[in-house]
Amino acid sequence: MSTSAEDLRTIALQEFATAGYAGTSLHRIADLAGLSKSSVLYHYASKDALLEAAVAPSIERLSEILMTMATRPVTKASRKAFIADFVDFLLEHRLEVHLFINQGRSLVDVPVVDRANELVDRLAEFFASTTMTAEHRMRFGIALGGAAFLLVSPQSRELEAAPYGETRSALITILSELLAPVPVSIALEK
Amino acid sequence: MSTSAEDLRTIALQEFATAGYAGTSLHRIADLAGLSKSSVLYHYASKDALLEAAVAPSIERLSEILMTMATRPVTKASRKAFIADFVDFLLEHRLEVHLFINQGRSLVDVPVVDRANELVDRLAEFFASTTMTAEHRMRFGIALGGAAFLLVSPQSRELEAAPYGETRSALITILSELLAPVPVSIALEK
DNA sequence: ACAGTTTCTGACCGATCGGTCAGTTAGCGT
DNA sequence: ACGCTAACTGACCGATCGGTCAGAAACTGT
Repeated sequence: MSTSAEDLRTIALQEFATAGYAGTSLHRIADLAGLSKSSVLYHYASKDALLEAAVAPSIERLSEILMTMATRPVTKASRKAFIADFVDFLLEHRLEVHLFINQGRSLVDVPVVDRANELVDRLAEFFASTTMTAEHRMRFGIALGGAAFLLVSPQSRELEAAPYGETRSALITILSELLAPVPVSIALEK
Repeated sequence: MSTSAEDLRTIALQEFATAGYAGTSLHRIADLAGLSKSSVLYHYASKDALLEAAVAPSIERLSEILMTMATRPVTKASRKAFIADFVDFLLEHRLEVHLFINQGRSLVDVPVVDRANELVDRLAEFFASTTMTAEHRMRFGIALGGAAFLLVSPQSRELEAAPYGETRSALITILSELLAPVPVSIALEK
Protein backbone atom coordinates (compact mmCIF):
# COMPACT_ATOMS: atom_id res chain seq x y z
CA MET A 1 0.00 0.00 0.00
CA SER A 2 2.80 2.35 -0.81
CA THR A 3 1.61 5.94 -0.84
CA SER A 4 4.01 6.87 -3.63
CA ALA A 5 2.19 5.20 -6.50
CA GLU A 6 -1.13 6.78 -5.54
CA ASP A 7 0.52 10.15 -4.95
CA LEU A 8 2.05 10.04 -8.38
CA ARG A 9 -1.29 9.19 -9.94
CA THR A 10 -2.93 12.17 -8.25
CA ILE A 11 -0.14 14.60 -9.07
CA ALA A 12 0.05 13.45 -12.66
CA LEU A 13 -3.70 13.80 -13.12
CA GLN A 14 -3.60 17.33 -11.74
CA GLU A 15 -0.75 18.33 -14.02
CA PHE A 16 -1.99 16.57 -17.14
CA ALA A 17 -5.38 18.23 -16.75
CA THR A 18 -4.12 21.76 -16.08
CA ALA A 19 -0.81 22.02 -17.96
CA GLY A 20 -1.61 19.43 -20.63
CA TYR A 21 -0.14 15.99 -21.24
CA ALA A 22 2.51 17.27 -23.64
CA GLY A 23 3.23 20.22 -21.38
CA THR A 24 3.98 18.07 -18.33
CA SER A 25 7.37 16.38 -18.04
CA LEU A 26 8.09 13.33 -15.94
CA HIS A 27 10.75 15.39 -14.23
CA ARG A 28 8.15 17.88 -13.04
CA ILE A 29 5.88 15.14 -11.74
CA ALA A 30 8.83 13.60 -9.92
CA ASP A 31 9.74 16.94 -8.35
CA LEU A 32 6.19 17.57 -7.16
CA ALA A 33 6.18 14.11 -5.61
CA GLY A 34 9.63 14.58 -4.05
CA LEU A 35 11.05 11.71 -6.04
CA SER A 36 13.45 11.22 -8.91
CA LYS A 37 12.32 10.72 -12.47
CA SER A 38 13.60 7.15 -12.31
CA SER A 39 11.31 6.43 -9.40
CA VAL A 40 8.32 7.62 -11.35
CA LEU A 41 9.24 5.19 -14.11
CA TYR A 42 9.65 2.47 -11.54
CA HIS A 43 6.02 2.79 -10.46
CA TYR A 44 4.68 3.35 -13.98
CA ALA A 45 6.36 1.83 -17.00
CA SER A 46 5.92 4.92 -19.16
CA LYS A 47 4.31 8.35 -19.35
CA ASP A 48 1.42 6.78 -21.23
CA ALA A 49 0.96 4.19 -18.50
CA LEU A 50 0.84 6.95 -15.92
CA LEU A 51 -1.85 8.75 -17.90
CA GLU A 52 -3.77 5.55 -18.24
CA ALA A 53 -3.60 4.80 -14.53
CA ALA A 54 -4.67 8.37 -13.77
CA VAL A 55 -7.86 8.31 -15.80
CA ALA A 56 -8.86 4.63 -15.88
CA PRO A 57 -11.17 4.70 -12.82
CA SER A 58 -13.18 7.59 -14.25
CA ILE A 59 -13.63 5.71 -17.54
CA GLU A 60 -14.99 2.75 -15.65
CA ARG A 61 -17.47 4.94 -13.81
CA LEU A 62 -18.58 6.80 -16.93
CA SER A 63 -19.13 3.51 -18.70
CA GLU A 64 -21.38 2.36 -15.87
CA ILE A 65 -23.43 5.54 -16.05
CA LEU A 66 -23.92 5.15 -19.79
CA MET A 67 -24.93 1.53 -19.28
CA THR A 68 -27.72 2.34 -16.85
CA MET A 69 -28.73 5.24 -19.09
CA ALA A 70 -29.13 2.92 -22.07
CA THR A 71 -31.24 0.41 -20.15
CA ARG A 72 -33.57 2.90 -18.52
CA PRO A 73 -36.73 3.96 -20.37
CA VAL A 74 -36.68 7.44 -21.90
CA THR A 75 -38.87 9.41 -19.55
CA LYS A 76 -38.55 12.80 -17.90
CA ALA A 77 -37.85 11.11 -14.59
CA SER A 78 -35.08 8.93 -15.98
CA ARG A 79 -33.57 11.92 -17.73
CA LYS A 80 -33.54 13.77 -14.45
CA ALA A 81 -31.92 10.81 -12.73
CA PHE A 82 -29.30 10.63 -15.44
CA ILE A 83 -28.43 14.30 -15.09
CA ALA A 84 -28.06 13.87 -11.33
CA ASP A 85 -25.77 10.89 -11.84
CA PHE A 86 -23.79 12.76 -14.43
CA VAL A 87 -23.36 15.81 -12.20
CA ASP A 88 -22.06 13.60 -9.42
CA PHE A 89 -19.67 12.10 -11.92
CA LEU A 90 -18.53 15.56 -13.02
CA LEU A 91 -17.90 16.69 -9.46
CA GLU A 92 -15.99 13.56 -8.57
CA HIS A 93 -13.90 13.39 -11.72
CA ARG A 94 -13.49 17.05 -12.69
CA LEU A 95 -9.88 16.73 -13.70
CA GLU A 96 -10.37 13.63 -15.81
CA VAL A 97 -13.36 15.13 -17.61
CA HIS A 98 -11.45 18.32 -18.26
CA LEU A 99 -8.63 16.24 -19.70
CA PHE A 100 -10.91 14.22 -21.97
CA ILE A 101 -12.80 17.24 -23.22
CA ASN A 102 -9.81 19.42 -23.95
CA GLN A 103 -7.14 16.93 -24.94
CA GLY A 104 -9.10 13.82 -25.90
CA ARG A 105 -8.92 14.48 -29.62
CA SER A 106 -5.20 15.16 -29.64
CA LEU A 107 -4.29 12.18 -27.44
CA VAL A 108 -5.46 9.49 -29.81
CA ASP A 109 -3.74 6.09 -29.86
CA VAL A 110 -3.61 6.13 -26.10
CA PRO A 111 -6.05 3.26 -25.59
CA VAL A 112 -7.80 4.56 -22.51
CA VAL A 113 -8.30 7.98 -24.09
CA ASP A 114 -9.77 6.42 -27.21
CA ARG A 115 -12.14 4.59 -24.93
CA ALA A 116 -13.11 7.89 -23.33
CA ASN A 117 -13.68 9.46 -26.73
CA GLU A 118 -15.97 6.59 -27.64
CA LEU A 119 -18.00 7.09 -24.50
CA VAL A 120 -18.30 10.83 -25.07
CA ASP A 121 -19.40 10.17 -28.64
CA ARG A 122 -22.02 7.72 -27.42
CA LEU A 123 -23.22 10.30 -24.96
CA ALA A 124 -23.49 12.86 -27.74
CA GLU A 125 -25.33 10.41 -30.00
CA PHE A 126 -27.80 9.70 -27.25
CA PHE A 127 -28.68 13.37 -26.99
CA ALA A 128 -28.57 13.82 -30.74
CA SER A 129 -31.13 11.06 -31.22
CA THR A 130 -33.45 12.33 -28.51
CA THR A 131 -33.37 15.92 -29.74
CA MET A 132 -33.01 16.63 -33.40
CA THR A 133 -32.48 20.33 -33.78
CA ALA A 134 -29.03 21.83 -34.26
CA GLU A 135 -29.63 24.15 -31.35
CA HIS A 136 -30.13 21.23 -29.01
CA ARG A 137 -26.94 19.64 -30.15
CA MET A 138 -25.24 22.94 -29.44
CA ARG A 139 -26.81 23.00 -26.01
CA PHE A 140 -25.34 19.62 -25.27
CA GLY A 141 -21.88 20.72 -26.33
CA ILE A 142 -22.07 23.86 -24.23
CA ALA A 143 -23.27 21.92 -21.22
CA LEU A 144 -20.48 19.39 -21.50
CA GLY A 145 -17.64 21.74 -22.35
CA GLY A 146 -18.93 24.40 -19.99
CA ALA A 147 -19.08 22.10 -17.01
CA ALA A 148 -15.65 20.70 -17.79
CA PHE A 149 -14.22 24.20 -17.91
CA LEU A 150 -16.06 25.55 -14.90
CA LEU A 151 -14.93 22.81 -12.55
CA VAL A 152 -11.25 23.38 -13.27
CA SER A 153 -11.35 27.16 -13.69
CA PRO A 154 -9.89 29.55 -11.14
CA GLN A 155 -13.44 30.23 -9.99
CA SER A 156 -13.73 26.66 -8.85
CA ARG A 157 -11.68 27.64 -5.80
CA GLU A 158 -14.75 29.43 -4.46
CA LEU A 159 -16.86 26.48 -5.50
CA GLU A 160 -14.79 24.23 -3.29
CA ALA A 161 -15.32 26.65 -0.45
CA ALA A 162 -19.09 26.51 -0.98
CA PRO A 163 -21.09 23.59 0.39
CA TYR A 164 -20.96 20.57 -1.89
CA GLY A 165 -24.76 20.33 -2.03
CA GLU A 166 -25.17 23.88 -3.27
CA THR A 167 -22.74 23.45 -6.11
CA ARG A 168 -24.35 20.16 -7.00
CA SER A 169 -27.90 21.44 -7.06
CA ALA A 170 -26.93 24.56 -8.98
CA LEU A 171 -25.16 22.44 -11.56
CA ILE A 172 -28.17 20.15 -11.86
CA THR A 173 -30.42 23.16 -12.38
CA ILE A 174 -28.23 24.67 -15.09
CA LEU A 175 -27.61 21.43 -16.94
CA SER A 176 -31.27 20.43 -16.77
CA GLU A 177 -32.11 23.76 -18.32
CA LEU A 178 -29.55 23.33 -21.08
CA LEU A 179 -30.42 19.71 -21.78
CA ALA A 180 -34.18 20.09 -21.64
CA PRO A 181 -35.49 17.96 -24.51
CA VAL A 182 -37.99 20.65 -25.45
CA PRO A 183 -37.63 24.41 -24.94
CA VAL A 184 -39.89 25.84 -22.26
CA SER A 185 -41.76 28.10 -24.68
CA ILE A 186 -42.76 25.24 -26.97
CA ALA A 187 -43.75 23.05 -24.06
CA LEU A 188 -46.10 25.73 -22.79
CA GLU A 189 -47.84 26.03 -26.13
CA LYS A 190 -49.05 22.46 -26.07
CA MET B 1 2.22 40.80 -48.68
CA SER B 2 4.03 37.51 -48.64
CA THR B 3 1.52 34.74 -48.14
CA SER B 4 3.94 32.69 -46.04
CA ALA B 5 3.86 34.79 -42.91
CA GLU B 6 0.07 34.87 -42.85
CA ASP B 7 -0.13 31.16 -43.64
CA LEU B 8 2.17 30.39 -40.76
CA ARG B 9 0.07 32.49 -38.45
CA THR B 10 -3.08 30.62 -39.43
CA ILE B 11 -1.51 27.18 -39.23
CA ALA B 12 0.12 27.92 -35.89
CA LEU B 13 -3.16 29.19 -34.45
CA GLN B 14 -4.97 26.06 -35.59
CA GLU B 15 -2.32 23.77 -34.09
CA PHE B 16 -1.81 25.71 -30.86
CA ALA B 17 -5.55 25.71 -30.25
CA THR B 18 -6.16 22.03 -30.99
CA ALA B 19 -2.93 20.24 -30.05
CA GLY B 20 -1.80 22.75 -27.43
CA TYR B 21 1.11 25.18 -27.44
CA ALA B 22 3.49 22.75 -25.75
CA GLY B 23 2.23 19.93 -27.93
CA THR B 24 3.00 21.71 -31.19
CA SER B 25 6.58 21.81 -32.47
CA LEU B 26 7.96 24.37 -34.87
CA HIS B 27 8.92 21.46 -37.08
CA ARG B 28 5.28 20.43 -37.41
CA ILE B 29 4.15 23.95 -38.22
CA ALA B 30 6.87 24.17 -40.84
CA ASP B 31 5.80 20.85 -42.37
CA LEU B 32 2.16 21.90 -42.54
CA ALA B 33 3.22 25.11 -44.25
CA GLY B 34 5.56 23.29 -46.64
CA LEU B 35 8.57 25.14 -45.29
CA SER B 36 11.60 24.38 -43.18
CA LYS B 37 11.81 25.09 -39.48
CA SER B 38 14.39 27.76 -40.21
CA SER B 39 11.97 29.59 -42.45
CA VAL B 40 9.39 29.68 -39.70
CA LEU B 41 11.97 31.30 -37.44
CA TYR B 42 12.82 33.71 -40.21
CA HIS B 43 9.27 35.08 -40.24
CA TYR B 44 8.81 34.94 -36.48
CA ALA B 45 11.70 35.40 -34.10
CA SER B 46 10.58 32.66 -31.73
CA LYS B 47 7.76 30.26 -30.92
CA ASP B 48 6.45 32.80 -28.42
CA ALA B 49 6.46 35.50 -31.09
CA LEU B 50 4.45 33.23 -33.37
CA LEU B 51 1.88 32.63 -30.65
CA GLU B 52 1.70 36.33 -30.01
CA ALA B 53 1.19 37.16 -33.67
CA ALA B 54 -1.46 34.46 -33.91
CA VAL B 55 -3.66 35.77 -31.11
CA ALA B 56 -2.90 39.50 -31.00
CA PRO B 57 -5.73 40.62 -33.33
CA SER B 58 -8.33 38.83 -31.25
CA ILE B 59 -7.02 40.49 -28.10
CA GLU B 60 -7.41 43.86 -29.74
CA ARG B 61 -10.99 43.09 -30.73
CA LEU B 62 -11.92 41.70 -27.31
CA SER B 63 -10.50 44.78 -25.66
CA GLU B 64 -12.70 46.96 -27.86
CA ILE B 65 -15.80 44.99 -26.96
CA LEU B 66 -15.05 45.31 -23.25
CA MET B 67 -14.50 49.05 -23.71
CA THR B 68 -17.88 49.66 -25.27
CA MET B 69 -19.42 47.40 -22.67
CA ALA B 70 -17.96 49.46 -19.85
CA THR B 71 -19.21 52.75 -21.29
CA ARG B 72 -22.72 51.60 -22.10
CA PRO B 73 -25.42 51.92 -19.41
CA VAL B 74 -26.45 48.67 -17.73
CA THR B 75 -29.84 48.00 -19.28
CA LYS B 76 -31.46 44.91 -20.74
CA ALA B 77 -30.99 46.32 -24.23
CA SER B 78 -27.29 47.00 -23.75
CA ARG B 79 -26.83 43.55 -22.28
CA LYS B 80 -28.48 42.07 -25.32
CA ALA B 81 -26.26 44.13 -27.59
CA PHE B 82 -23.21 42.99 -25.69
CA ILE B 83 -24.13 39.33 -26.04
CA ALA B 84 -24.63 39.79 -29.77
CA ASP B 85 -21.23 41.46 -30.07
CA PHE B 86 -19.66 38.75 -27.98
CA VAL B 87 -21.20 35.96 -30.05
CA ASP B 88 -19.85 37.56 -33.22
CA PHE B 89 -16.48 37.71 -31.52
CA LEU B 90 -16.71 34.04 -30.56
CA LEU B 91 -17.60 32.98 -34.09
CA GLU B 92 -14.83 35.00 -35.64
CA HIS B 93 -12.13 34.06 -33.13
CA ARG B 94 -13.12 30.54 -32.12
CA LEU B 95 -9.59 29.19 -32.09
CA GLU B 96 -8.11 32.07 -30.12
CA VAL B 97 -10.86 31.91 -27.51
CA HIS B 98 -10.42 28.17 -27.18
CA LEU B 99 -6.71 28.73 -26.68
CA PHE B 100 -7.20 31.40 -24.01
CA ILE B 101 -9.81 29.43 -22.14
CA ASN B 102 -7.98 26.13 -22.07
CA GLN B 103 -4.34 27.15 -21.97
CA GLY B 104 -4.43 30.73 -20.74
CA ARG B 105 -3.58 29.83 -17.17
CA SER B 106 -0.67 27.61 -18.07
CA LEU B 107 0.83 30.02 -20.60
CA VAL B 108 1.63 32.80 -18.19
CA ASP B 109 4.59 35.12 -18.79
CA VAL B 110 3.68 35.24 -22.45
CA PRO B 111 2.70 38.92 -22.48
CA VAL B 112 -0.20 38.69 -24.90
CA VAL B 113 -1.70 35.74 -23.04
CA ASP B 114 -1.43 37.57 -19.75
CA ARG B 115 -3.30 40.38 -21.43
CA ALA B 116 -5.99 37.95 -22.52
CA ASN B 117 -6.27 36.57 -19.00
CA GLU B 118 -6.76 40.11 -17.70
CA LEU B 119 -9.54 40.71 -20.16
CA VAL B 120 -11.28 37.46 -19.31
CA ASP B 121 -11.00 38.31 -15.62
CA ARG B 122 -12.51 41.71 -16.26
CA LEU B 123 -15.33 40.07 -18.15
CA ALA B 124 -15.93 37.72 -15.24
CA GLU B 125 -15.86 40.59 -12.74
CA PHE B 126 -18.41 42.47 -14.77
CA PHE B 127 -20.83 39.57 -14.58
CA ALA B 128 -19.95 38.89 -10.97
CA SER B 129 -20.83 42.44 -10.01
CA THR B 130 -24.09 42.45 -11.93
CA THR B 131 -25.26 39.14 -10.53
CA MET B 132 -24.25 38.13 -7.07
CA THR B 133 -25.29 34.53 -6.60
CA ALA B 134 -22.86 31.67 -6.96
CA GLU B 135 -25.14 30.02 -9.47
CA HIS B 136 -24.94 33.02 -11.76
CA ARG B 137 -21.19 32.98 -11.60
CA MET B 138 -21.36 29.32 -12.51
CA ARG B 139 -23.64 30.15 -15.42
CA PHE B 140 -21.10 32.60 -16.72
CA GLY B 141 -18.32 30.03 -16.52
CA ILE B 142 -20.40 27.43 -18.33
CA ALA B 143 -21.39 29.88 -21.03
CA LEU B 144 -17.81 30.92 -21.63
CA GLY B 145 -16.16 27.51 -21.43
CA GLY B 146 -19.05 25.84 -23.20
CA ALA B 147 -18.97 28.16 -26.17
CA ALA B 148 -15.20 27.87 -26.41
CA PHE B 149 -15.45 24.10 -26.45
CA LEU B 150 -18.41 23.87 -28.79
CA LEU B 151 -16.88 26.00 -31.51
CA VAL B 152 -13.77 23.83 -31.74
CA SER B 153 -15.39 20.46 -31.08
CA PRO B 154 -15.84 17.84 -33.79
CA GLN B 155 -19.50 18.83 -33.93
CA SER B 156 -18.52 22.24 -35.17
CA ARG B 157 -17.95 20.66 -38.58
CA GLU B 158 -21.71 20.47 -38.95
CA LEU B 159 -21.99 23.96 -37.57
CA GLU B 160 -19.82 25.23 -40.38
CA ALA B 161 -22.08 23.47 -42.84
CA ALA B 162 -25.12 25.19 -41.35
CA PRO B 163 -25.91 28.77 -42.32
CA TYR B 164 -23.91 31.29 -40.31
CA GLY B 165 -27.04 33.14 -39.21
CA GLU B 166 -28.60 30.05 -37.69
CA THR B 167 -25.58 29.20 -35.62
CA ARG B 168 -25.30 32.80 -34.56
CA SER B 169 -28.89 33.19 -33.46
CA ALA B 170 -28.92 29.85 -31.68
CA LEU B 171 -25.79 30.83 -29.79
CA ILE B 172 -27.31 34.17 -28.85
CA THR B 173 -30.41 32.41 -27.58
CA ILE B 174 -28.47 29.94 -25.46
CA LEU B 175 -26.03 32.46 -24.03
CA SER B 176 -28.80 34.97 -23.29
CA GLU B 177 -30.56 32.25 -21.38
CA LEU B 178 -27.44 31.35 -19.42
CA LEU B 179 -26.43 34.92 -18.72
CA ALA B 180 -29.89 36.23 -17.88
CA PRO B 181 -29.34 38.55 -14.91
CA VAL B 182 -32.39 37.13 -13.16
CA PRO B 183 -33.79 33.61 -13.47
CA VAL B 184 -37.11 33.40 -15.31
CA SER B 185 -38.94 31.97 -12.33
CA ILE B 186 -38.00 34.88 -10.05
CA ALA B 187 -38.76 37.42 -12.74
CA LEU B 188 -42.26 36.04 -13.11
CA GLU B 189 -42.94 36.28 -9.38
CA LYS B 190 -42.51 40.01 -9.32
C1' DA C 1 22.81 -10.93 11.51
C1' DC C 2 21.43 -12.30 7.18
C1' DA C 3 19.06 -12.80 2.75
C1' DG C 4 15.40 -11.32 -0.16
C1' DT C 5 12.44 -8.04 -1.93
C1' DT C 6 10.70 -3.48 -2.68
C1' DT C 7 11.82 1.20 -3.44
C1' DC C 8 14.65 4.49 -5.13
C1' DT C 9 18.59 6.81 -7.54
C1' DG C 10 22.36 8.76 -10.81
C1' DA C 11 24.48 8.05 -14.99
C1' DC C 12 23.59 7.43 -19.42
C1' DC C 13 21.13 6.88 -24.14
C1' DG C 14 18.94 8.42 -28.58
C1' DA C 15 15.52 11.59 -30.07
C1' DT C 16 13.50 15.92 -30.26
C1' DC C 17 12.98 20.43 -28.63
C1' DG C 18 13.67 25.78 -29.67
C1' DG C 19 17.04 28.57 -31.60
C1' DT C 20 21.53 30.37 -34.26
C1' DC C 21 24.13 31.11 -38.29
C1' DA C 22 26.47 31.04 -42.67
C1' DG C 23 25.23 30.56 -47.01
C1' DT C 24 22.01 29.57 -51.12
C1' DT C 25 18.02 30.73 -53.91
C1' DA C 26 14.60 33.72 -55.85
C1' DG C 27 12.52 38.07 -57.00
C1' DC C 28 12.95 42.90 -58.43
C1' DG C 29 14.47 47.53 -59.74
C1' DT C 30 17.70 49.52 -62.80
C1' DA D 1 23.16 41.90 -66.98
C1' DC D 2 23.78 43.59 -62.59
C1' DG D 3 23.28 44.24 -57.60
C1' DC D 4 20.35 44.44 -53.68
C1' DT D 5 17.18 42.54 -50.70
C1' DA D 6 13.84 39.28 -49.10
C1' DA D 7 12.94 34.39 -48.58
C1' DC D 8 14.59 30.22 -47.57
C1' DT D 9 17.59 26.23 -46.15
C1' DG D 10 20.85 22.65 -43.89
C1' DA D 11 24.09 22.07 -40.47
C1' DC D 12 24.74 22.70 -36.01
C1' DC D 13 24.12 23.99 -30.83
C1' DG D 14 22.78 23.25 -25.90
C1' DA D 15 18.85 21.81 -23.34
C1' DT D 16 15.31 18.80 -22.34
C1' DC D 17 12.46 15.06 -23.51
C1' DG D 18 11.01 9.90 -22.36
C1' DG D 19 13.22 5.80 -21.26
C1' DT D 20 17.05 2.08 -19.74
C1' DC D 21 20.00 0.02 -16.47
C1' DA D 22 23.13 -1.27 -12.84
C1' DG D 23 23.39 -0.61 -8.32
C1' DA D 24 22.52 1.78 -3.62
C1' DA D 25 19.27 2.18 0.20
C1' DA D 26 15.52 0.76 2.93
C1' DC D 27 12.38 -2.49 4.61
C1' DT D 28 10.97 -7.30 5.45
C1' DG D 29 10.79 -11.97 7.59
C1' DT D 30 13.64 -15.35 9.73
